[in-house]
Amino acid sequence: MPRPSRRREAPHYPETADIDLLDVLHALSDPTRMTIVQTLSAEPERACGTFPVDVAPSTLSHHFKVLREAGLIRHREEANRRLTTLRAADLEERFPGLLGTVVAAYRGGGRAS
Amino acid sequence: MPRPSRRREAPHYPETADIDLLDVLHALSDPTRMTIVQTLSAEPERACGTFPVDVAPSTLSHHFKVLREAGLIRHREEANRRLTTLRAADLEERFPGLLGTVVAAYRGGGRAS
DNA sequence: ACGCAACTTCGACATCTGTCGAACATCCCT
DNA sequence: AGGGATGTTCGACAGATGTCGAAGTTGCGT
Repeated sequence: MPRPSRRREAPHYPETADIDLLDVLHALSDPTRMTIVQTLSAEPERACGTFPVDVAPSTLSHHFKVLREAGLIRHREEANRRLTTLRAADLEERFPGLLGTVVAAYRGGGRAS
Repeated sequence: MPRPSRRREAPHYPETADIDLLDVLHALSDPTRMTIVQTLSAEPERACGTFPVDVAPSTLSHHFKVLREAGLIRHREEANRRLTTLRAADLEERFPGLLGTVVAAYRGGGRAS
């Protein structure tokens, strides 16, 4: 019998206590994902399609998944779009100072000169 | 004419100003390399073969190369062994607070519970 | 109802990465 | 000189990763 199709699989997020540092560092080591996090650190919430990155929608979706599963972001449904937020408080609780330090390091010229 | 063979190719390290944040984060996102950095953060200097990791020598050598090229460590020749040191001061200059925060985060239970 | 907008899921594909064993290069010690 | 210790370099190889296009799902407007 045909199971009622859901919109999408409900994404599963790690609990704050289960956030793994190596996963976080790996998630942040990609330029596209770092840009997403940087943008989010300056703005509380943002729709998926509005980030200043230059990749195909499917690629972007993949990066969101990596960030979600690493515990860096959360998604909230609103109308027919998805709003992305940084799990800043959770990260601060789990790894005090980490996110701020990384964001500042990149903002201050993290790419090689 | 046979060029005088050197012991090894002199490894080239990035200048402090050229250290790339994404390279650093990527280098740190591997458990073996993170262990090396952790060990080094508690001890000033250490021979290559004495790190508490469980991989083949060739694999270890590969990880050292990644860490070197990311700007995280330096090697110093002594007798027939190589001493590894953390570029803590350089990193502090380039990305203030980063190394300390990451080391503390991992020490404090960075792996998922 | 129809079409459009916003994302995700699903292959496919090239590249990168971590791992190892074998072979090589140095240096010390006997 | 010979042998052992210490590391590096060189393939090889399986698995992960970033990227895309095509197709599918859901909700809003017209």
